[in-house]
Amino acid sequence: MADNARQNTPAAIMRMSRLYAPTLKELPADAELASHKLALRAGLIRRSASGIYSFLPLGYRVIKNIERIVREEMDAIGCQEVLLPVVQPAELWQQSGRWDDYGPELARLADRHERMFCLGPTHEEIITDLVRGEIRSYRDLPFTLYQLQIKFRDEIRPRFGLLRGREFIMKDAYSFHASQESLDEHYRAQSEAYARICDRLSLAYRAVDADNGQIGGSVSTEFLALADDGEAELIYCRCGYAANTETYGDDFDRDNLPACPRCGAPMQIARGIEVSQVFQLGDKYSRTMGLVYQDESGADCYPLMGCYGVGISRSLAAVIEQHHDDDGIMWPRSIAPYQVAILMLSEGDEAAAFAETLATELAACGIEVLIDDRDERAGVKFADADLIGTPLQVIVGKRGFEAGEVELKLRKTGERSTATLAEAATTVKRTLDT
RNA sequence: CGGGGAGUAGCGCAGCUUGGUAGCGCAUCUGGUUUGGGACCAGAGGGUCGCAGGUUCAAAUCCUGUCUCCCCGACCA
Repeated sequence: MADNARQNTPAAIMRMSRLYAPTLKELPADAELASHKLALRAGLIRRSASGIYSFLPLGYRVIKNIERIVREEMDAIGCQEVLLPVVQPAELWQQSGRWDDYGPELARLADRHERMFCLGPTHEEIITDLVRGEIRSYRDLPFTLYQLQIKFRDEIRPRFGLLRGREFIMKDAYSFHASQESLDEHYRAQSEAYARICDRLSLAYRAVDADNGQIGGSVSTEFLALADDGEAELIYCRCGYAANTETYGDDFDRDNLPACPRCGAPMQIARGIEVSQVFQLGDKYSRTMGLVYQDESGADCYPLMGCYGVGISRSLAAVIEQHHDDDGIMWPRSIAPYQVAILMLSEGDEAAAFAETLATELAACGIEVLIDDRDERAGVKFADADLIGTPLQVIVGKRGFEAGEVELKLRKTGERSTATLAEAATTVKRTLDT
């Protein structure tokens, strides 16, 4: 599908000898969850303060790949990308009432003139302010704007690395409508896009009924990536019904779960990571902030709004939770930092020269190649390749070279195969396409 | 905010009870031997022991304060 677009233009080759990816042999003491440990060990991220992380080259490549998928899906349903400010004036938050409602999670600051601002935890106020200056007529509606942006929420207790940070990357989209039907239609389109995003990230997920919480509004659906260590708990049925147990409402007996409200079958419980959520906001923000348009009769009306968020950095962590083993990460090809790792097991001989040639040939086809040209023992290269988790490893050693072949290893299954030197490049390409 | 744990070399840790010249493994640097699953030998460099104050002839160690990080809880996406 669209991920093959990654192969259309020539890619640069990255050499492990020059890659800034400080891998850790020992387990970081501060980390508990697999995604946190591995993101640290594989050199994806480093902590700067509690809940605040830097992304290193490998981690940021994954982030950009997730963002690319999200952009493609947003653009495909007619959304337009913008970039809104991180630092937001207090007055807008006072207008919506959230300056007081949001509490200490809203990080506030004063500028040199002692004018108050906050670090955006979300952007309803900013977008509503932006739009109210521009739209006049029902003819201007509907439309949807989105951005990829860093959010800051001063969490009570940041934890689990990227899963609950204070600073995190999020895609947030805001839609504006003249009718409930129009909002419903776009809400559905967003939900479908979110399902496709989960699929393209190779996330096993469930869409569940959810609370609107701090954001406000009435209708909301969360997309939970299934994970035993997830913070959210869901109750679900094989018929497709699912709800966050927080919103399911009535207390229920965990040893004797209630019947599905939709089909009557027995339900089950699972845990998950909330990677994205869609909301119908109604006129909460347009009304409090005075966003109006004129309808066909010339009457002032409040647009109905929806907002739609994808936790980008959280999705990265969720993918690791679902795709790893004891040796490291097993990236799905759609977001892997590199698609192929060429393990050069010898130096300065024909085998090494062949590895270089193969890397060049693959890169020319647009395949992102990481070549391990370091002066390290084979074991170190195998271990790092497994840790970093490129989907395909090509092992080029003297042993195989003299027999006229290279070895291919799929990270996900551990499956190994060989290819002749002449067919190495085409075999790699074919393997990546399947 | 309540409860628990921890800050000693880049990373992971010991030392603290019973004060007396700062230690181990990994990593790094040099030389040599190795070379398909995190090599080996020899040598070297690297630390205001989180910070501040106190006790003492003497503090990583004892006392007080403070900052930071992690875990559990409440809360939240």
